[in-house]
Amino acid sequence: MSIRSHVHIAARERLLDDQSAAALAETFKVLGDPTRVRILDALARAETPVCDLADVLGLSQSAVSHQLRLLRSMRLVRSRRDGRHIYYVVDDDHIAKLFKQGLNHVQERREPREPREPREPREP
Amino acid sequence: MSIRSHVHIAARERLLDDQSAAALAETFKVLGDPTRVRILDALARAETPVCDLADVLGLSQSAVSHQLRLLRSMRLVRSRRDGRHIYYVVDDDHIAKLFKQGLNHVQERREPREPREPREPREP
DNA sequence: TGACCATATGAGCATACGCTCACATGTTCA
DNA sequence: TGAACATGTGAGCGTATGCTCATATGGTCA
Repeated sequence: MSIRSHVHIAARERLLDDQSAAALAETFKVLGDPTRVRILDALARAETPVCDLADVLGLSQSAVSHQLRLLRSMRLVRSRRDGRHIYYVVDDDHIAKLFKQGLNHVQERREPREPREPREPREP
Repeated sequence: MSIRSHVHIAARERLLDDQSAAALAETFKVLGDPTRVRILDALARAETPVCDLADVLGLSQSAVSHQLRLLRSMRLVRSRRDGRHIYYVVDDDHIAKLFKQGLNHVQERREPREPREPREPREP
């Protein structure tokens, strides 16, 4: 077997397999919605019942509940019943780290490294 | 001003503001698609022209180009022309970190901490 | 210049998604 | 037990999204 000096080829052989790419995308997708971001942020700070969550975030109870179901199915939050309330809390420290890393990214984004073109306005 | 011992209230006052939540979600949203994950993965390993990218990933040139436009507008990749080819490469080390952190998460996911219920099958 | 290659882009379509509405389920307490 | 509160859930709607197709743009080379 001869030595191959084609770095590009060697690098490409280690490309992410489809399954990993899908899993990774799925994980990020859950975090890719403002409502879920806010819910997770709140639940990372304090265990909170659904009604309070809806109240604090200014969302309908139904909307919150639907999102919590998603987050629960992904094992990102966990719930506990106390009387008629059900308390939710973040159940994944990796997510917290991703959160912080993401915030880091967003904040450093404010000061672009090289001034190329002004920020694009909201509506295209 | 009296000292307030309500930890929950104190914590809630530091909730993510809407703008930060939106920016954070937007960042994660870009990573929340298998095609973009694969593109970014490839471009994190080697500078690659569009045609090769499409070839390696088994995607149409158009699909790749559309996604690259998105990634470019978010400043996640940068391009450089060489002859008739345009080479793309990842232009954000934060993204690379998020990627690794995310992969970490996905991989540790394989072995659940507490056996609660078996993995849900793909189709519901 | 003109054929050809590489990339960008707009239109259109099928699907995914997040919300609301209406209602079901579950718990407390008089 | 029944009223009231707290949460879960299915249906449906409007919008966002990712792809394809057709075509425009830009570069190379004979």
